[in-house]
Amino acid sequence: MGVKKNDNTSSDTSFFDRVYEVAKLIPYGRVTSYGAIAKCLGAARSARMVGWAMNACGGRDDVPAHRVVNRKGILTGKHHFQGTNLMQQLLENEGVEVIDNQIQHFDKVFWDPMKEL
DNA sequence: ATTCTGACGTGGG
DNA sequence: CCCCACGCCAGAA
Repeated sequence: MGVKKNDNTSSDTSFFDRVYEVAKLIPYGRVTSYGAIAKCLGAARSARMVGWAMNACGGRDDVPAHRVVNRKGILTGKHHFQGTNLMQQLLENEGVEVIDNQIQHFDKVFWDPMKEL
């Protein structure tokens, strides 16, 4: 008995994987903020880690990181994408207006993972 | 073990 | 809205 197969730091999945799960739930044409995801995970104070998790997602097509912005609705992470304006292009492609890295009608396209779930 | 960083958030002025 | 400063936590060297 007491056979520990894994140490499981805190949960089955790592913090990163959890962020990906929520990010994948973001509907088309919607955006959310890092803090919103962090809160949904129960780590409201780890909003930064959410962004970091996205950084590790480099290469994962399942994680629409382009739909995640900061609380101001600014594409803070666009610099981490390939092109210079790839993130903006992706958002506009979904019907989200983006001007100068700032999402227009941010309150309308905002999607709260906690509220919707 | 320590140190630094980082795609954030919040509060005060 | 802007600017400044602090907190926050997980991962990499």
